[in-house]
Amino acid sequence: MVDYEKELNPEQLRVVMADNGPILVIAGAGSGKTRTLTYRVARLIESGVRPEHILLATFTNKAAREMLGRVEMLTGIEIGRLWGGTFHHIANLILRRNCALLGYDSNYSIMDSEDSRQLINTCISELGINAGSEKFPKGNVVGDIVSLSINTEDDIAQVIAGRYPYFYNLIDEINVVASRYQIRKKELNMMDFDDLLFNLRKLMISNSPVLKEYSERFLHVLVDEYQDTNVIQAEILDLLALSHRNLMVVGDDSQSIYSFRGANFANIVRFPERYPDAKVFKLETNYRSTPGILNLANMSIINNEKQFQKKLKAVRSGGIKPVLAPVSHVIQQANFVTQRILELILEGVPFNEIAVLYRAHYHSMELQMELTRRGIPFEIRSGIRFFEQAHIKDVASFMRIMVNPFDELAWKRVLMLYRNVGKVTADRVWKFVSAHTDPLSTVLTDDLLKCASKTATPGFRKFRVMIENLIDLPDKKSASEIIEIILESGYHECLQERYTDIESRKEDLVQLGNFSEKFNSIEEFLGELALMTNMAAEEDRSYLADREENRVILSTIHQAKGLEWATVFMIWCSDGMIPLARALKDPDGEEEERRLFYVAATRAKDQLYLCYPMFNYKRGMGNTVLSPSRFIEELTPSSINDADSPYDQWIVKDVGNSWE
DNA sequence: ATACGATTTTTTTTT
DNA sequence: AAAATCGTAT
Repeated sequence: MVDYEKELNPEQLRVVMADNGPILVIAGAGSGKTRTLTYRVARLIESGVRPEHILLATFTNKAAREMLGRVEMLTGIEIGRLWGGTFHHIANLILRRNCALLGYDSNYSIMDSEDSRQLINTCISELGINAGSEKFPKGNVVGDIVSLSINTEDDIAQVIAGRYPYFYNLIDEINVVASRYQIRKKELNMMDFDDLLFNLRKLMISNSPVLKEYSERFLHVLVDEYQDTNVIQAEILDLLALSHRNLMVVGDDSQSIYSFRGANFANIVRFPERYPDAKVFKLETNYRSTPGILNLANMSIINNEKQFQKKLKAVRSGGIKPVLAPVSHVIQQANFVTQRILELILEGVPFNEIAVLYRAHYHSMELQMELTRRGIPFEIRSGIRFFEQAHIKDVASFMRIMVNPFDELAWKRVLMLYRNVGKVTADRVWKFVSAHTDPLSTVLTDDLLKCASKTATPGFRKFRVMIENLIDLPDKKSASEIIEIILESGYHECLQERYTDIESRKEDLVQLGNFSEKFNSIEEFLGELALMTNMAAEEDRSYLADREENRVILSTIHQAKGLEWATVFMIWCSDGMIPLARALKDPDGEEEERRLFYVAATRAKDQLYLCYPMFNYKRGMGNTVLSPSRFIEELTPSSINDADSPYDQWIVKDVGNSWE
């Protein structure tokens, strides 16, 4: 049995031991939020609740895995049947079984953002909108508008008025594109990320047996990162917890950083209104950071008007003040961070206790070069996601047409891999094969060659070889074996033509195969592929290689949420970078950016370095002068008394150019 | 008309 | 680094 009183503080213990009913936990950064959630699940299971009657909704798959792993360790009870994962994951599980009620086939595919961007672009060109001289937004922009409209429940005109005023005169056309996109998705039997949530809610509202089944099933619904839920997610939770009303939500309004995705921290604020009998708990004791770091974070977040009043109390004492390090330019910034990392290593700090955080992917470019040059091992938790890389999607598309021969997007993708086959030819082939009941076998007929021009014929022959090798595979073949066959049947050649780093891409494909072994079938594997993030793959990779990863972490602030390191560097702390100039266009943008700054600062346990370049070279503009972030300026005390400052300012000497 | 390839531009954050 | 654009070759 777990000794809860010994392992938890009084604040946490109250939450873990609280009776049934709706519960709101306002949990400050570093207050042991995950620990509390984990122990509550453990307590529920120990008190006899069966795991399959518990639902744990988390923000990432990784968070779910970690929490469930810890619950198993604590209780020693197998909890395989416990429902845990992201909203999209849970929606997928329920929709696979019940989507026929909404007119979908149960083998629907999930589109990732690239898929939806391409489909929207197709809709735009099909509608012949580009003919006009007006510049029309690209597929990804229309996609963002549509997505925001669905997730905030504002109509498209409202979203455009608020966030994209320069498209105001195009509202009608955008609406036409949006509705065509919805129709095309349904025709293709595909759901994008938003459909998963939207359809799950629709299913439960419109179908009482389904609602009854799931809401009666879940005796307890627990939610992490509730401040980042949107309206639809909040309603889904209400529905899932409808019968038993044991809904426990945990979050921190100061860490709400996903409004661009429709997250609305009004959910957490209004929770007591929706559940008047809700018990409210606060976790305000911070175990993570030194008082100096907490002081800086608190002084920053206090500038936000829209927030819950809460005061984080430090448990720790001592430590050094956060450091502000102005540097002359980007190269010097990379030099400084690298130099400081080397010194920390000499002091005994392990690589994986050091992180460098930034606002946007491309902010880490120079640093990556410098770290590589000095031989410091690092891991990038951002940038292109593993499952979104071209070679992964290519191979997955071959598998998709085998599983679902009517997957239009997958057909077009694989066809265009061949030489002299472009959009038009691929479309012609798709029209030809999809007119038959068995599209795959039509590839083997000579009629197919009628779709090809002279130049494209060799490519068609190669494609036919590929399909010949894939078409009669026994069902028993594993994904790894199929990937092997795809490589041997011509894809290897294709890699050679296109890329210079073939070996590492082939390695990725082997890992993709390994990863797939965790699933019961290839269908299930492909169905979840779009919901995977690179972190799932990274984790899996290290697990399979069975080696302790010990590397410096480079991450966006968003991806750093919930994590902690002994030393954190925040780079590019200049105004325009954080807050990002673009983000300020939104009326609530500045406060959200300040919350990002707060999240980044509170990741640090012992040392925090804020770094910004004073000059930046921009093409066409020469050297521009950068100011420190307004979030740093506003921390600077009016008196020149150093003791009042929440940070120490360092003067970084120029150590010369790194290429000398 | 179609596909390719050189050139230019452009990057927020994520399921 | 990747995508979009534009001009050229087939």
